[in-house]
Amino acid sequence: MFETLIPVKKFTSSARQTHIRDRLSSQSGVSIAELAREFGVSEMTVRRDLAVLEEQAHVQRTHGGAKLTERMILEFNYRAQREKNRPAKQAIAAEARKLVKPGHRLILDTGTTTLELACLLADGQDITVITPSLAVASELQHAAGVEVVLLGGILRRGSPDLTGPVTEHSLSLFAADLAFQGADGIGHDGAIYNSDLRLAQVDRMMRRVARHSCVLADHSKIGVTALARSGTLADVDTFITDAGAPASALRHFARLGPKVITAAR
Amino acid sequence: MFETLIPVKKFTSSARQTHIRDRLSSQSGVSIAELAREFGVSEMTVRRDLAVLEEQAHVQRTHGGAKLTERMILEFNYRAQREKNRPAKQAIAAEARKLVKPGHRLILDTGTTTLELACLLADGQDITVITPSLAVASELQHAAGVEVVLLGGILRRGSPDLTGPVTEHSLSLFAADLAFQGADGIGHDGAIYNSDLRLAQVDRMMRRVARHSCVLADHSKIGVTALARSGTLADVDTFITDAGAPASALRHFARLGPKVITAAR
DNA sequence: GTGTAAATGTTATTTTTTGTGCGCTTTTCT
DNA sequence: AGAAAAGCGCACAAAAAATAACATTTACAC
Repeated sequence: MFETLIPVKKFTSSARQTHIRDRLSSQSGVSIAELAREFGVSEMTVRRDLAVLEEQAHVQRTHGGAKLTERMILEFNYRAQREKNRPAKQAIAAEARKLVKPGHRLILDTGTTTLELACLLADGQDITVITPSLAVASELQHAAGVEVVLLGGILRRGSPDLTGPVTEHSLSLFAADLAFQGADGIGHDGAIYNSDLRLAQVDRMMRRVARHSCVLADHSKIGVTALARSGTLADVDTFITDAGAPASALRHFARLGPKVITAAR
Repeated sequence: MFETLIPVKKFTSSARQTHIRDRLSSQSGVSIAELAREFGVSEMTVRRDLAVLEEQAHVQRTHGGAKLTERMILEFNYRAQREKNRPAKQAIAAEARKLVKPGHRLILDTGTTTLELACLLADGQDITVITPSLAVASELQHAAGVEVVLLGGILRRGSPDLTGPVTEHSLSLFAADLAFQGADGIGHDGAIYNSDLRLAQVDRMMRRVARHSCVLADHSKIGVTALARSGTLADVDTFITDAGAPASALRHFARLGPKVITAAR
């Protein structure tokens, strides 16, 4: 009660940090000015403390204070990845959206580009989305016109998606109109790369059960290789990328077979 | 009560935003004028706050105010549900935790009591958890010693869990040591009730594939019936409830076959 | 003590937030 | 339907806070 009046007590930085956490467990938010007064230190010091706590994901900083990191009941997010090249991904997703008609059964792969597509599908009519991605599922769980079928499987630690034999087996129970896949890299030769072997396996299966398959990849993925090759662009029907992709590569890809769509910036 | 007269307290923008949401969880709508007065800020500022909350899909703006989105209503309901009788549920979960040994393969049903158990399993060693619940999966997705297998299936709108033929089919691929189930009601005759038919069906399958089955239900569920009967306590091996349960009912349940455990308060 | 490194404070600069005026749209009242 | 009122949101200026760079103090080993 009187800390603000008698700031004699000396706190080490870690003592302050634990105190801030205690404070937040009983209070919904704290202000920097308040904490600085209470500890008898400068606001800069409090900011540094909060930066440490934020680093440890204990608190979330706000302007002028901090609050506990709020955990939603269902949180499967990738924040950092999702921001990278986001406008390009959104443009690609918008092109992909045009391919979807009411009544379609879709397969949506894991990935940030397909997640953008999921957002655009939220207002869809009578669409069924089959996916191994928990992020896609949670994005669409409240969409009125979309039925979400989640494939079973092993949850990869830290990645909100399912892989493994169960996923492949579940997938084999379905037949879809259209499969949308992301990729971690597209080789100059048109090879489709994935950074996870099990994901590559699931991707191959997706193309098998879908009548029409579509790969989405922004230009930064072109010329990049990764661990596992799930196939080549010759195996897919449509390839969508953004305006940053080199024209020569696109001409080459088109010769392999797929229809190549370039999303306007 | 006197916030409008003495707006001394300073709110950071995010504190205002959380406050607005909390307000909306108990009230169906708020007006901008009201909020501006309460916080001692201009209406423009409140509008900006609402714009942020709308961006996050937390509220839906109306003329002169805002209301919660359906999504957030569900989120708050879920939280409220989880808080109900929480100490009892945690005590029950703690008893259930004792049955789990390293190396076990578990099935965890949907429900708030089993969700509490999931929290306690986070520090487990070499445990496999098979579940149709996205909440359980979300809770355990970063647990180092736990492998999470999510069953496939149809995502029920508004409920973070999977049901349907695919779920049952996926389940049939497994064999588990121990299944933990919740219940929406336990009849005086020992019948196990569920409020959803498809869930009841999944529950029956769970008992079939697990060597040992365990039902968790706090005392408020005893004597309650619901839509679908998934079986009776005679079909399960262990029943765990809390100290609030009437001794006479427990004696009766024990006669049906299961080992009855009462968690200390 | 002295030297060194870590922690804290200070200041200038940049970024974010907030309030106000004003034209425009939506709602409400008659 | 038409007019008045209420609400909306843009643009700009002012205020508050965050950040980065630098100065100072403190802690601690030797």
